[in-house]
Amino acid sequence: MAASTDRLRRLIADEVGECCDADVERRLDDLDSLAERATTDRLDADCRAMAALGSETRHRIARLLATADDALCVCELRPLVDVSESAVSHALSDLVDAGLVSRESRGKWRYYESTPPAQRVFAALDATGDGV
Amino acid sequence: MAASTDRLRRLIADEVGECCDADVERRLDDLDSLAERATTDRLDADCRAMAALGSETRHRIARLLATADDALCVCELRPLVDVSESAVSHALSDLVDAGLVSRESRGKWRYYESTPPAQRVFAALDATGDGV
DNA sequence: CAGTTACTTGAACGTCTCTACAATCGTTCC
DNA sequence: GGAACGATTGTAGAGACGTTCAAGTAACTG
Repeated sequence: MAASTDRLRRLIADEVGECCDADVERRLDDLDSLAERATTDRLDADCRAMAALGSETRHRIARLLATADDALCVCELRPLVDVSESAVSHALSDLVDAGLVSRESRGKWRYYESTPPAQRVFAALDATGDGV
Repeated sequence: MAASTDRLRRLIADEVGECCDADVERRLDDLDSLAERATTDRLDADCRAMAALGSETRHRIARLLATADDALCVCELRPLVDVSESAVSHALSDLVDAGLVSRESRGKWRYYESTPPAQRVFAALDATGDGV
């Protein structure tokens, strides 16, 4: 605690020119407030979603589904990504778990479709301006 | 090729009730077109950005910076995430590489700030409706 | 110029991930 | 019921990842 506030004190002194105890207190309060505002009850879920889109195979599949007008099944997806059918299935399961893709069984086939959250994320990535 | 088109043929037959060569051709064209539309020259960059937000430490830091009104330095960030200063620095470097955070040196300190792409992604995650 | 400070970088190490293979499940058709 | 079929699941091995420790760099200070 002492060490960290020392450093903060020096930082404030460097920024403002001087620093009293009240300045340190105020900054600590600011940081507390920031930490609170930045806290989400979906942190874990968001992390899993982002991690799911962090592997190229899953990312490609998720984008294919987000781009497709209708649901696709594994046998249509597999030729579009260069991995085994098993890998596609694993990837799809991960995407479903992450809430980025929904699954629907129809007879022998299982159709996969993009979810609104996934659409929003891709829209954010595609937003023009600065690129990512 | 033969095997995969066989399967596609059966899929179409199952969907439509029957299936001729032309149907298979058409579906293959559809899939080609989809693959083309889903292709982005930023796939790698997008993947790296998503992967960067897939680790809890980096995700927390990125969100803190996205939430903060102004730039923060390592010594302010470190107490807010429960890892070593070195880990914070590694995380920040990764986020900078991913284009989600920008770095600015000012004297002894280095200030980090959220970039517009990061803001957009977090906005997408926060969009009300279905959650992620 | 030596010392302090703020941060970064490299290496190491345990853990987690991604893929393919094989086995399995659930559905349909005969 | 058994065979065919589409897809999933378990597993294992190679590789990537995230953290810490230790050493290093760059900027200021006396």
